[in-house]
Amino acid sequence: MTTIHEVAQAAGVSISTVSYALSGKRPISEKTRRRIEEAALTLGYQPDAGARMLAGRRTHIFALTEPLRADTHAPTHMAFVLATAVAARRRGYDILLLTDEQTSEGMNRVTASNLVDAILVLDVAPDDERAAIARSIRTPTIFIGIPDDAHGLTCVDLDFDAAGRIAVDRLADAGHERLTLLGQTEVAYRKSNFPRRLLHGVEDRALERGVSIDWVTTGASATDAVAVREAAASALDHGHRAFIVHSVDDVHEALLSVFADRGLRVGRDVSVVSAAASFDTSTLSVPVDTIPLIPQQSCELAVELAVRRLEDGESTTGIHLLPPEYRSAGSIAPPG
Amino acid sequence: MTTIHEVAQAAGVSISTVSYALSGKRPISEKTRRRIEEAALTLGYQPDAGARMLAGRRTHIFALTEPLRADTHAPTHMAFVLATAVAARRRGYDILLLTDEQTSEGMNRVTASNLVDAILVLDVAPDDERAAIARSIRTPTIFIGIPDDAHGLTCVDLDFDAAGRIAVDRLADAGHERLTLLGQTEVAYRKSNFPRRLLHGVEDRALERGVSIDWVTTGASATDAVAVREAAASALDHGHRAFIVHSVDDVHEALLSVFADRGLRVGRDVSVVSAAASFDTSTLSVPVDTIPLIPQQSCELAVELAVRRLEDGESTTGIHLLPPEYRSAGSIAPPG
DNA sequence: TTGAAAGCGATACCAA
DNA sequence: TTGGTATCGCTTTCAA
Repeated sequence: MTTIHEVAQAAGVSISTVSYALSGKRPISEKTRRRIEEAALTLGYQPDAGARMLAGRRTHIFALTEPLRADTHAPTHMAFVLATAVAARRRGYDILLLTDEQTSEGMNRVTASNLVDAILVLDVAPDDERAAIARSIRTPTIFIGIPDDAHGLTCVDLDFDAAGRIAVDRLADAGHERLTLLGQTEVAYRKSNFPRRLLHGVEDRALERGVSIDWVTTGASATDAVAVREAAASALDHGHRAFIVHSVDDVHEALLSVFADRGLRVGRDVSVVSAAASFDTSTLSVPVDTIPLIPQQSCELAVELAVRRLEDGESTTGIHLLPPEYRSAGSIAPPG
Repeated sequence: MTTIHEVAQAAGVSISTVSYALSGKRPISEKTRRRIEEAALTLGYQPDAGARMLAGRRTHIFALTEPLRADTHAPTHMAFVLATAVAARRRGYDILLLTDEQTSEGMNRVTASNLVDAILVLDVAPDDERAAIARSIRTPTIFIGIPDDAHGLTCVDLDFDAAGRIAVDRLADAGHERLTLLGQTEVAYRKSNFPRRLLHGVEDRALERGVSIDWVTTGASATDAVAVREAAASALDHGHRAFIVHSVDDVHEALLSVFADRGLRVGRDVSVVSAAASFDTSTLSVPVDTIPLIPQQSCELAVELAVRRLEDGESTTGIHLLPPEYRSAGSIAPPG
């Protein structure tokens, strides 16, 4: 185990010079810095994590709390975890997992023991109990998602409201007056925050534009594809030709299969926009206009905020919304 | 931030007595111990993580490496991560995530910086590069899964070989002489280790019992359900009435739907065994005999081994196979 | 059964 | 531009 002393000795300097050279926290002459870096490299020096935490009161670890509920969409969730880990690592931070019951107990524990520099909160519920904890602890906490009461918190998320409005705008611009929103599962509208924000944006703008909205909740499992098909069929029978989909890939495919069955061509006979899909929509069997939910963006911003707060002392309190982006794929047509 | 000094003062003892009382590493009189525990509790004392790492040489953190490939089945993967985190936490350890490129770089880094006490390896590939790294570092490493060359490693896994043999036995016992194995995706047989072990067990025992095996690989996505249906239909047309399924829930349902379409009753007209399913098979539309793959079991054993190695100095090298368990649900019938 | 004190290996302050 | 060193909070040996 290489220590800072060995590096100092190899480079012929003091340990404080090594520390400063490696952290860049004070100017070091170019040639001694190079000697030190070389010594550190050849010796495979990595500062001892414990010593660094103790002396520097910085752990270079972020906690990630994720309450893995049964209805959590695993692929989406994994994408967020992965994106967070990658973003954190790029800034020199590791991710410590806090699951389930640990959420509240764990947040307090890692704070009390100075195990982490900041806490990132995933899968935020409207009445999330972690909001209160975040306010009560000194550890900087960043929410990826927005609870109903975000007072005093730092939150990051896609602007689902705006995404909903944009989707309506595009379809209304094309001349559609009756839209169908294939939404998430019913439970998602209670336990999650973003579905209702998208719904709100959709309803809001629909009212402004004078178009009607049919809101249909969907199932998440493959067996529910039947229900989606029925809902779509019914909408078509009622003359609806414009669809906003805010759901998992299976629901998209179920909808597209109904079109195919009826010989309806997307972008010609029917119009579809996929809003805030977290999966790769380019793998859909038919190209569909998309307002993508990019986990990387939210997670990177969250990490960025945590780092700014820690390293620059900047206050980050407030809600940070990422503007949605519209990706056209030719799936919108006039009502015909 | 409560320190050990404050606890010592509150309890009227020295800090070393507090340390020993809380760690239990040396006998403390009942009454002083109680005083100390009470003081620690009321003060909300949690030992400083950094100081503990530095002074002891134990971090109480496990690293978890997971190379999240594109073909990873997210729900299964999440179950393993969750099970590991829960098992670790129960023993007083936290989980640090090591993803992707970090796998090799990360394993070396956490070892060099003494960030973790042990490393748990998930999603093991046949030619896993982490095997070589595990051999080269001093940090105890436990594989959940078995690479082709497991020499010198500690591995934990379900005995897929035995699971395959049991499945064949049950069906052969019922009198079936022609079996169809609906397996995993093709890529899984190359990139993963366990599918081929199950296949091996099935083929092996089939040979011994003198029954024939048809091995069919499946897709994982919903769109591949069609292929599964065709394979099943073809098998039925050839007079096969016995199926072993080693795949995700969608494939199970696709198979069951073919039976339903033909009016074939599971456990009467056709026989089905689900082998090493990682999802909850009780949610299937029809009860099916199961040889479950229980992530909790593997993960708990892995954590248990790591702890034994760390705390008792016990050597754990070798392959630790969990015996499969057969759960009957009446889905096997004679060939009729 | 308990206490005193020597580290553990960094960081960062105070000097030079 | 660099060096010496107090310090972080705990674990553990050595004494009592």
